[in-house]
Amino acid sequence: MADSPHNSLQSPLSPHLGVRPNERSNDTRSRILRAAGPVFAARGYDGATVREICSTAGVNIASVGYHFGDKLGLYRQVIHDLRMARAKRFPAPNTDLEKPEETLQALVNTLLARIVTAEESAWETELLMREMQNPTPIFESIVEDVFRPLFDQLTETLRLLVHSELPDHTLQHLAFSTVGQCLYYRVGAKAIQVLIPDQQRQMHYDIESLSQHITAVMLAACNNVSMLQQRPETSGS
Amino acid sequence: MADSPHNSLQSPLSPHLGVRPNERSNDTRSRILRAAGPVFAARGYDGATVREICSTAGVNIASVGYHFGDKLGLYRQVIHDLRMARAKRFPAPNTDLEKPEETLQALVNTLLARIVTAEESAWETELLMREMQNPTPIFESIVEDVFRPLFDQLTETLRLLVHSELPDHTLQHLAFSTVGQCLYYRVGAKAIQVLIPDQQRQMHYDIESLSQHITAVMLAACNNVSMLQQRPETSGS
DNA sequence: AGCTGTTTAAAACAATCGTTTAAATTGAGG
DNA sequence: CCTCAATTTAAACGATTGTTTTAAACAGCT
Repeated sequence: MADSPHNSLQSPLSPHLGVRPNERSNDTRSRILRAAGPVFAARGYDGATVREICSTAGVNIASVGYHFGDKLGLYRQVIHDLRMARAKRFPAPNTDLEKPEETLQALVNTLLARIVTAEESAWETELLMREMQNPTPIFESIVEDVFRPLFDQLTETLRLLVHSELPDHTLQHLAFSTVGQCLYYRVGAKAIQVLIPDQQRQMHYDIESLSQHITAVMLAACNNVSMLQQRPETSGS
Repeated sequence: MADSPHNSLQSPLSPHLGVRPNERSNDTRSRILRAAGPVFAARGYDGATVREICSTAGVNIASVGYHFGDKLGLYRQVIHDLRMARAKRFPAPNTDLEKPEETLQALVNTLLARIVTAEESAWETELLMREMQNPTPIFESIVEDVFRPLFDQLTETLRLLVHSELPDHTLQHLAFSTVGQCLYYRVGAKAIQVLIPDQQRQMHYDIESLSQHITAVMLAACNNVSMLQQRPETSGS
């Protein structure tokens, strides 16, 4: 009997083989992984079919069972590889600058670049978005590894920007305001496509313009901290 | 032969029957409609099964084919009823006030109330969110009827708030910033649940606090319009 | 070559989907 | 009671899903 080789999560970089790691390997396993990402992103985990993945990969249907155990095993590996690739492609900007304004600008830029990129790797963001709405068992670890670091960095940067002391939850609200504005250009993309005419959209909705706008909004909010303080309910008592 | 009675979209209010319209009718058609909404919201259009809908409704599987033609016909009717119900429950605040600050506050409040409500009708928002990520053929009409009016009202309110003249696209960006901040507390809700401890979340993440914060951010941005102007690229030419 | 463990191929599996069919039931009018 | 149309029922249909099975092809070794 041939044991299946799907022990655990495995890096796609075969460290000691002759083929250069950056070169796209062409064995069955790699071809499945390359095909699975976009299909999972386009159809969702449930909607994606093993048959379509294997068809676009040009391999047999039984291969996914052999290499990854089952559909969920393949999905786990796709997410695993995705996180590795993202960490290398979008390194978090360092925060040790003395100019928090520039750190904020860089963070917003990174966030938007990750989110609204129309590159070949657009399926990665689509997949993460689907995880947020339809969490699979992997969701929590994704949040801790991907979202938490950026969220913490954002909160600390904002703490430097407001010159007075603010309670933690207000800084968190500010961080969510920043993330929310960025994320909307992905979440609401299909709605924006209906609301804003094509021509206008192509002129003013590039990453550069959007990140500049969002940064300006947040800087304005930070400079007016007085408005952010909860006004105590002025009830008659 | 018994012709199927699924001519076109039909209002759930039977205008001339003895039963009071507000009273929940108990015929097969109504029971299917009441059961379908939450199921569609929880599983998505594709994920929802006619069998589960009919099972929770306590009716036969063939009933949906008889009363609505097919699954999509049922979905259309669910969306139709949803829009009617929302229009009555969340009337858009009137904008003829002379105090645009209060209009903005009211708009944000309405938006957040629609979005993060945990009421019995939470499935309605869930369904609209799913339409934004996985649009069905009905999506465009939803945007025009539901999103466009609120978006226009928001843009005009912001135009009154910035005291100088700004180009249209900047006002649109401001409107999207507002909507984006609100929407994030739904889109990112599952992520927030992981990022923020339960206790802190229950204290500072009610509709009141959030809408006050978002309104403050946007007012600060409007009062600092100078930062919103695109700084022309200071290239040498 | 010949053997052995690994990988792929094609087909079949049971389960579940949306939809359809044909008979049973209901209820009102004659 | 009979008739007839509207509605509900139970069963089945064909299609598609994830997964498994069985045999064939391949690669590495002595």
